[in-house]
Amino acid sequence: MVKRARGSRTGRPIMVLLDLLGRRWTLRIVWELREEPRRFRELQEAIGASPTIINTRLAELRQARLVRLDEEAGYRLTSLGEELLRLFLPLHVWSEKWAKAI
Amino acid sequence: MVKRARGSRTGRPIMVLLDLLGRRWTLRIVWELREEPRRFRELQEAIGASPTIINTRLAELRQARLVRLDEEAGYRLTSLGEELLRLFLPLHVWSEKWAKAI
DNA sequence: CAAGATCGCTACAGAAATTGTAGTAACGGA
DNA sequence: TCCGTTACTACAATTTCTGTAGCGATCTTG
Repeated sequence: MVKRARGSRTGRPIMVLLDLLGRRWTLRIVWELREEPRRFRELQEAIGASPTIINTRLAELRQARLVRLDEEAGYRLTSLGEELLRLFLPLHVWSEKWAKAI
Repeated sequence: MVKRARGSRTGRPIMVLLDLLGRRWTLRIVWELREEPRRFRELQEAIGASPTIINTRLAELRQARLVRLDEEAGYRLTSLGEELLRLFLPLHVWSEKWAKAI
């Protein structure tokens, strides 16, 4: 079982998930892994956050079984992670529409 | 146009959106507004965060035209906000599956 | 009219999270 | 041996968030 998330007092899965995804850089990391595996330093450079926090978030994502480290290729989404990503992919198209509206 | 988001250096809509949604409590606030409008203090109590940060996030969400204040009823999603929420609703079901897997 | 309740919201000090920079240990190849 | 690459850690400075208290406006109740 995953560690009780910091903002989630109920333990209900949706709350745990929203808490995990609502931490800074978490969504962004998942997004960066959408197409191909990335090395730690590639992620760091692409995202522009400190290695400390990248590593912390990767650890959380690994514990949540959404990301794993493939020593050959780098960090990559697990099958669970890919399922989650598929739910998020429509955001890409929608964000364009949203950007025009604001 | 929305203020350049803190973690988004590119300005690409998807990055701006991911940055906005990736701030602590933002996703959770949208989630709490999924069914009906909520008063400021209702939100605060339901979420369990400080009024300072609730207010900051609400201001960001209002600026992004995802949330608005209806003086009669409280904070509610705009039509854009409802579109965004519809993209997120499958998370609820998926989170149950995910919780079983970890 | 006065007192109380409720509304959104702000002030502020202490605590926690994040940054930015530097560096470590392990491994592989020249 | 030396160099490059890997993931990752240490740590002080900075930024963000919390927890509590309270403000000013508005509405209701006595």
